[in-house]
Amino acid sequence: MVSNSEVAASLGEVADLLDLLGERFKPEAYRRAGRSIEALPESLEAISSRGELRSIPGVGEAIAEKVLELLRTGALAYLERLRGQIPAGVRELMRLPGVGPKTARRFWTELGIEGPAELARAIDAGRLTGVKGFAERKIDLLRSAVGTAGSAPGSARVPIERAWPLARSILKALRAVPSVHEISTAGSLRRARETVGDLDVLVTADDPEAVFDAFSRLPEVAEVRLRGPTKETVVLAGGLQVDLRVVEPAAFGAALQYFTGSKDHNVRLRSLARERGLKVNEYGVYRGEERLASRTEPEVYAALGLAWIPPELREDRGEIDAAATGTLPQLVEAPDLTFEPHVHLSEHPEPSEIDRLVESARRRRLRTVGVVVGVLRGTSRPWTAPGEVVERLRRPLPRGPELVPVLEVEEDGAAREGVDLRALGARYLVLIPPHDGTYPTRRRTPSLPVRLLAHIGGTAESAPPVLELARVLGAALEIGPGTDRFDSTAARLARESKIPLGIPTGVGRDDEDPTAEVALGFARRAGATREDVLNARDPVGGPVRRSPAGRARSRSPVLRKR
DNA sequence: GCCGTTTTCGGCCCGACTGTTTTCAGTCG
Repeated sequence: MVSNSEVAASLGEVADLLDLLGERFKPEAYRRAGRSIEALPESLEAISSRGELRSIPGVGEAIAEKVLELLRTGALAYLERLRGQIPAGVRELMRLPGVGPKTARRFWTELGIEGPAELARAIDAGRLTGVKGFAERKIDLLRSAVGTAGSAPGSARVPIERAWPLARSILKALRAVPSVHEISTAGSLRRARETVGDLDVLVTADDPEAVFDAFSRLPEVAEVRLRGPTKETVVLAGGLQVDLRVVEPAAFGAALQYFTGSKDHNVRLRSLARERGLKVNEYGVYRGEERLASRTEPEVYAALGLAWIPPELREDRGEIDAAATGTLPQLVEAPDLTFEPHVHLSEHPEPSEIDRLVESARRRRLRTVGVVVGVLRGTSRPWTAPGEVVERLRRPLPRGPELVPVLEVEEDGAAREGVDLRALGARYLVLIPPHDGTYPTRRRTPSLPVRLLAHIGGTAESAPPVLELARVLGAALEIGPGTDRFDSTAARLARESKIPLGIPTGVGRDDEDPTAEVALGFARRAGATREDVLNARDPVGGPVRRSPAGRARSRSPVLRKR
């Protein structure tokens, strides 16, 4: 089976090769189709089997045929033909910073250079000296670009949960610069994409030079790439690129809109503007010379006749039409999350740990917290909270939150002997399902409702069976940063199947931990409203929905022991 | 190659920055 990513990669390669051949608009068309396919919430196979490939934005007749060919045969004759015309190394030349299709093509056709290694040799041999367009400075830049090829900074995207703490630390440091007024991240981090290619930071400031100086001196900064009057680009020690822009206060909203993207969203927005005789750029919305809006993002969208669009939805997936017709979803927000379904204690908790948890929950204005009092895993020894901790949990608190004992069960852990589950007083289960979703048919479950599936390390392939399991059990699906972009994709699939989402609230976690923000971002990216979220519901007080499977197995021998 | 409230042709975002240039091309985001 050919994955969406593989198809997207093939289309991207076609785009690069067409670029090298000097094609004008085709490369962008292939790239756009590739980006759309990369962002799809379901497999191309499924879409193709319904005959709906053409419904994917940027996929027309020609590309649909090529996608079909890739799905059927795993190969693409058109791509093979292009590969035959252009040596593979020439495409690698294009990857070097400062080298685009034009320069790569010149190396190849004028100098016979067919790859980065050959370019390095050509530079050493002085073959570039005297060639038009290559002065000493440019040759120096190429030399260092070739030297770092393969580990080129900014080339690999990093998971958002790794980028978050870096962004937070940079924002904190820049806020401390006296001349800085407003500050925000932009780009894919603000859109809560699963991975980010670089960090974008926007500030308004009286003294841009002072901001750039402070930025350059941050301990995380390994290298200053470029610095102009309004923009500085650095590379962090880990290789992540950060762009800092200083904008005038009057244009902060326009700049924030512009640099948040996505590219496809902005392109769509600008063509809409043109239809209305307007122009949009990072300085504002214009009619002729007159600036109509620029101060805030809502003003910018309003000037185009649109409701403000949450950043997480800005991917050109229909959000602009929805904003025009007032049908954007009211996305779930942090204050909606009043129920934490699933928080762990340390391995040997003292009763005082409960006090800290309560304090943390109060700060977050949580009404209910599910506290794990027992962990039953198939592979390791069961863990249960000490009796005094369980006692402490049961003591009602004068002013919230309500603490609810919860059992976490992994795979066949529920069948383990020797644990007095009744003594723990758990009210519901958090289930860590096997990736094939076979749990309810093969395993026995205690007579407790499963409220949450905490899916760990899942993949796109494991999403459908786990979602089906959630549906059968009437459970919510926990989302958050994870491997293989499963969680953001699964969030969208879950929402489409009316399966509620469980969002970690961050209670009991380190303040630096990005899990809560990332998970909320994923849920919003999936278009989730508060109705779609377990955390915003009446948690356990009301009647708990019980699945047919759960009822059938309610008389579990595990619970009847003792 | 895609797309459509200028729809089957003729457009295709737009500005900053850099290097190599006397006015612009290429790259980047």
